[in-house]
Amino acid sequence: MDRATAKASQPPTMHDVAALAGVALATVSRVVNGKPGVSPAMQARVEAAIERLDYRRNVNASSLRRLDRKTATIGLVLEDVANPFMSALHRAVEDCARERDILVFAGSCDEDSRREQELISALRARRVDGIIVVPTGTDHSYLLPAFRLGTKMVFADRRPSFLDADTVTSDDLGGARAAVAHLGALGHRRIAYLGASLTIVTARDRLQGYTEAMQQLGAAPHPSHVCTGIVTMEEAARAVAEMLEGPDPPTAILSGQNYFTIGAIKTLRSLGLEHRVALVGFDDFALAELLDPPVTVVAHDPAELGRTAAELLFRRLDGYASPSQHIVCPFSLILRGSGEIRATRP
Amino acid sequence: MDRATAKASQPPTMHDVAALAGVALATVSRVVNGKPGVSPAMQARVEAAIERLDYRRNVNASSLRRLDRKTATIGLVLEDVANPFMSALHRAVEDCARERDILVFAGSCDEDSRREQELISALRARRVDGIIVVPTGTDHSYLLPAFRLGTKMVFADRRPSFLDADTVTSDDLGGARAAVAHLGALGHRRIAYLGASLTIVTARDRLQGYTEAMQQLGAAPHPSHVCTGIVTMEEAARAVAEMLEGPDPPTAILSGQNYFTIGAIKTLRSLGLEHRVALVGFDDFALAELLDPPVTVVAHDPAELGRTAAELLFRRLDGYASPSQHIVCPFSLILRGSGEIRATRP
DNA sequence: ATGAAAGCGCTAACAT
DNA sequence: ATGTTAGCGCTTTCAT
Repeated sequence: MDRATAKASQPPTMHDVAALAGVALATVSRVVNGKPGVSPAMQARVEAAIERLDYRRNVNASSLRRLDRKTATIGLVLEDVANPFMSALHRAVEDCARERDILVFAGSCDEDSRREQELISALRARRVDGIIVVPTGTDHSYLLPAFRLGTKMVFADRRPSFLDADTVTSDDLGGARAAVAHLGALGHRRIAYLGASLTIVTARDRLQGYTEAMQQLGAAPHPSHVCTGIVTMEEAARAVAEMLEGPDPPTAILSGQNYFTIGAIKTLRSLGLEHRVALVGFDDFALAELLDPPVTVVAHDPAELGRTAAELLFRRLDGYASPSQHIVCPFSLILRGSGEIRATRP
Repeated sequence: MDRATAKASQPPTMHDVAALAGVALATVSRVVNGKPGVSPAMQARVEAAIERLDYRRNVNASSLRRLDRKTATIGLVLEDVANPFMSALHRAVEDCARERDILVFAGSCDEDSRREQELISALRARRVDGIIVVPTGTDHSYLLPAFRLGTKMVFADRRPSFLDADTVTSDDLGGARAAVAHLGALGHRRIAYLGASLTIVTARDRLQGYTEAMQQLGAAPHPSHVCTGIVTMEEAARAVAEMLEGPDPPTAILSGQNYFTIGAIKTLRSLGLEHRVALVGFDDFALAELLDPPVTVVAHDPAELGRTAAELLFRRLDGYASPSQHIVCPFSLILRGSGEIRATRP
């Protein structure tokens, strides 16, 4: 009784195929890998055996022995696979990977840098060919050894800190500047900013763009109008409520993240101010154009980020060696209504 | 010059660690795997070497030799990783997997059954411990050999065809029945149904629930009110326009999928009918409560589907052997407004 | 408690 | 054109 029929709960090996076809192991390997030098008759016999056994080559064992050591596998480290922005990026990466028969490990960090380290460590242990990371935290120098040991990495959406590596990011600075300038042109000077923790580099960039553009408008931001360190939608909603019910309410709001924008909308509605206070949000979101008023946003294209990062990574895997590249994707200001509300007389 | 320093672009092996620590390979293996029978002094020496080399065990090589053959890896085959329903399911699976230090391969099929086969084949080639599948297509008997060869699979959200396997699904039949009964209680009899291709089992179930409940209402559906085979949001929007502009317009609409619901809303708005024609949608979606009118939905909890499927899969991986289980998760009808519009006099 | 050696499924180099 | 063999990084068994 041979392995193939005896242990029905173990996948067949190349050895089983060779035995069934009555050929040597190497011949099976040649057929499986499409290598030349196999007679049509042999090939047919081997293929029949493969078919009969439902044989599938063990890619892990194969990569162990192959010279290029490739596992045909990459890792994708996101903030959260269920965040629409992140999952759109994920899908773009998957589509690029599929063209090359590469499978994608995906994982979420929730802005927790320890989780990021664990995930990357687990990916390295599985010898992924490369990793695309949306980085969290304030120090990525811990990845230096990994780099030197040949792990290819590309950072997407955000730049890593204390590490020189390929990045594909959005123009956050420019986006914030453009949004503030747009509001300024409509007469707004009391413009509030809602931002995430300043440990996140995009949040810093957006705040800086906001600050610079406010200066340009000759409008020093009121201290109570700059709120950072927000994490949840609810916190954003509360922050907006405090500003609007305070002594010096803003006439416009720039929201630094899609969930914050929703929080702001909820508060504006509950105060009946959605048609009186202007709102521009960072990152586009589904149904933004179906709300009342439709929401004006600074949109970054997550699919473009993902595709560009994947292409860069694959070029690196193909041996492309050059100093780190830093690609910045453009933003677009989508005017839908909420951001075109004019300033009320103070 | 030893490997560890010579080839800076190759990850260190257990052999390198053993050499640096001056111990045998087996001792390093014992330390790495936390096996007993290693003196504290040895252990410290090995750990120091591991630290210095930034060594990470090659899980692929390890699983090759280990008796249980586990790769600590599972596959997740979705309709689309970027679909919010699917990505919520994905996240729940990831959270369960993380507790067990298992990594998740995720992939999208776009309702293409050939793509499903390719993906599952690629996952099997990487010897994943198990696969969670949101199945597509009308015949899954092709998976029988995989089953017999020991690949553990659990089907989520939909049942597979011609295959006896574990499933975790939603109560689509009951959900459709409840939605129609709800609309019927508000006086509606001319209720339209928008559904996906009947090759998708959930679409069949929903249609059947709709049909049964209509019968119960004593209201034979008008042929032009039953539209199936819809794929995109735009098609749904067009279908609704045709119904409403036709000779016998419906007074209420049951939409069989989240994107179709959005399409329906767009048409209703463009015709100014969003407060006159009732709408109930299958699957909840973000911002449904912020639209005007807020959208009533039959909600299934994707996270519950994902968690339940993952738990079932892991139990199978732990050796749990019993006939296939079929878990059905309950729905909830969330009344928000759009579904509570009363029937207009015909 | 530690080491030596066999072998997991496969590819690549070397035979024939 | 086909077969034989060594060895990828690791775990396990057996020996010490």
